[in-house]
Amino acid sequence: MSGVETRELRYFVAVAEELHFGRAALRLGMAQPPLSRAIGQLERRLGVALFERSSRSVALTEAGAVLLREGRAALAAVEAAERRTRRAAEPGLVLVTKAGAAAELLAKLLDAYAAEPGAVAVDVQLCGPGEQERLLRDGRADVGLLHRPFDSVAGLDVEELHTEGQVLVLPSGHPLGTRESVRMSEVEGIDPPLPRWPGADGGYPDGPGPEIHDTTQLLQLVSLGRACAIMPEAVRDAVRGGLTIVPISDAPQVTTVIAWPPHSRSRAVADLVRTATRL
Amino acid sequence: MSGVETRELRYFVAVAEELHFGRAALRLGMAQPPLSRAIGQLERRLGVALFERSSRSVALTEAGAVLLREGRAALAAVEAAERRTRRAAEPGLVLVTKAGAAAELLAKLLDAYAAEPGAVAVDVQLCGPGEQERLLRDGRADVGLLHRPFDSVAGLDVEELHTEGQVLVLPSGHPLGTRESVRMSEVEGIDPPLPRWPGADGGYPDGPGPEIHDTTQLLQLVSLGRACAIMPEAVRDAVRGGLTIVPISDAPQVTTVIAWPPHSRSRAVADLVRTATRL
DNA sequence: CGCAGCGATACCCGGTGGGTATCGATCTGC
DNA sequence: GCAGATCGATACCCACCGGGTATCGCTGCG
Repeated sequence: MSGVETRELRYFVAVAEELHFGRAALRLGMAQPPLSRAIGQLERRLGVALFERSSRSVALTEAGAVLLREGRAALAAVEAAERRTRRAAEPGLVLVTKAGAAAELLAKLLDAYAAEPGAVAVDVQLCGPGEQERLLRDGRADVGLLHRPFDSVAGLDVEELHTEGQVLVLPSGHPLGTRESVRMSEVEGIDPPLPRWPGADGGYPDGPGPEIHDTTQLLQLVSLGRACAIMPEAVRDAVRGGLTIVPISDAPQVTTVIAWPPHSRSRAVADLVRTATRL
Repeated sequence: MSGVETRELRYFVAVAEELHFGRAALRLGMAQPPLSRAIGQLERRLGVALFERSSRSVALTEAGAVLLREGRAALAAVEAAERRTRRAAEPGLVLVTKAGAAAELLAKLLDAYAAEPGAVAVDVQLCGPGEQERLLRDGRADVGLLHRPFDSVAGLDVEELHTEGQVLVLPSGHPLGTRESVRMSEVEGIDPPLPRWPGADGGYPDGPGPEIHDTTQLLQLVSLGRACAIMPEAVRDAVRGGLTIVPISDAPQVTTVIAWPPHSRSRAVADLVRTATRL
């Protein structure tokens, strides 16, 4: 049996990403020769060629591509283990939610949980969409409020909290603002346009509409007449002035869920989840 | 900014499982002092106490329990990466399925895939229920035929192939054998009893009924009059003599799916999956 | 109270991870 | 077409650290 070390994986990932031993070594804060040697050892140990070197260029073999994918996942798992262990030692929970979303629910939850016997401090972390899942998976957060179907909950344990319809948020004076309700087909290509949210990779899709990363920013753009928005009904509470809200009759229902990493029901997380489901 | 090594995780898991430095060292094939030191280093690096040592006994702290769970997962991920990389280099696929199940479908699939251009060798591995998922997750298999809802497909990508009802398989001459169909409520507590399948941990639940680990074994026990069985309709084809089959009107539908580790659609796996969905 | 069990400490050694110097091959520009 | 630049591999060296042995210190037990 062999036993690949995480150091080797880190080296390999660096080279595979840079496709250049010199730059990879720089990034790793080491010299190039030991890096070459380490990769060579890894290849010998696995009995597999990971790179095709032509003394002018470096390319991944098929096996190398597999190890890049799998190795990143393995490193993430190791780092998650590390972080979760560190944080298990210090009291307190980290809860993540999208900035500006579910504010009402969150406030009620925190109040109710704080009143529970044995409640610990809850550190609320706001972040952009898509980021929560990452924080939960890599051990930086213990529990999160997500919104299906926008956030993927694959690989997380969840408990449903609340389901609601969606509304169209318009600048005041917009022609659709007088309508009782609208349909999704009427919203396509609306002017001003819908915003673009960042994808899982942090990049933005192409298209019209401003690039957005949180809800308050979006509402501000709407009130400036630069965007429209499709949002859960609960935004009614967050809306100040200068905005018009119209229900969308056929938008998919959005469900707020509380999610946590699988098999990690610590006492505190379990309490918080129970509190949430009883709200 | 630290970097836990897999070696350290292996050491930690050994000690956490044995709760005894001496035995753990023995299991790891090393002496006790360097093991003690390694654990100490790990604790210092994490800044967290993992064990409560009282010079007479060793116990996990809460953080230690977290690291045991997470560390096992991380080690599994590293080993999976290793195996998948090794196997990516050699051609051929490993397909797992429950022994004795889906024989018909499997034969058709293998034939059809072999006729595809660019088909590679497929190594079929039969194993007990629950084991397939493990083989898929830890990188020993590329693709599997599973049966929902019996097999958990969490964390795997799947494509549905076939859905069917379930039937009751009885020894010939059994009183229920003359019925057109039966209901689940009639099957509870049936005599001879239903068998017990091993759980995810390899252990068997309590209760009456023989302990079983594959389908052919089960059918044999039924024909000997020692058990009854609830199985997908497709067993009709596998049945020889001495058995009676009665449809169960209200049993949950069972779906045969083809499953593979997420993000691992190599050319060969993709071809096989496509072939399967076109059957 | 003395002994046995067990983890921690002290100390030593060899392997190996990392560094520098250099080679050899290939691409580039004059 | 040759000189220089670029880049990975090789050769060699050193220091650190992972692992070993000897021993200590604590503790529960007969």
